[in-house]
Amino acid sequence: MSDFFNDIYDVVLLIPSGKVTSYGAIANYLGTKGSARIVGWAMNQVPKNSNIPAHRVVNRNGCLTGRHHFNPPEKMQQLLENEGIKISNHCIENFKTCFWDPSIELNL
DNA sequence: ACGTTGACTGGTC
DNA sequence: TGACCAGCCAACG
Repeated sequence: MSDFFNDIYDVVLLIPSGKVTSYGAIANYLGTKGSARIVGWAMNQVPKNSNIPAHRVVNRNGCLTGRHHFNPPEKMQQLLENEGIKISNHCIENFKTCFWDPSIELNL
């Protein structure tokens, strides 16, 4: 487990309920802008027993691209809707509204 | 050690 | 508007 993953998990855990962020935002917060793919890998490698809200992490379009990695996949959208986030066609409607940028919110 | 893939992003065509 | 390329890092065969 690289420190990178640890940092990613830490940031994801800091995402407040009802908010979402993007892979690029996390990567940017960690200082590795081009490493957005690593964030996706981290989500894929996230332990099931962990309380990491991976459902709050979406791509830059606000689409639930990683929903297929959930169990069941529809659970991701369900969780987001449960937090007050509007989902349409597996994409966040008010993505810009509920977007949570760690590099800004954490005032880094 | 090397090549491929992956829940990405930004830019160009 | 949709498709493709390059960049980035880590894991896997």
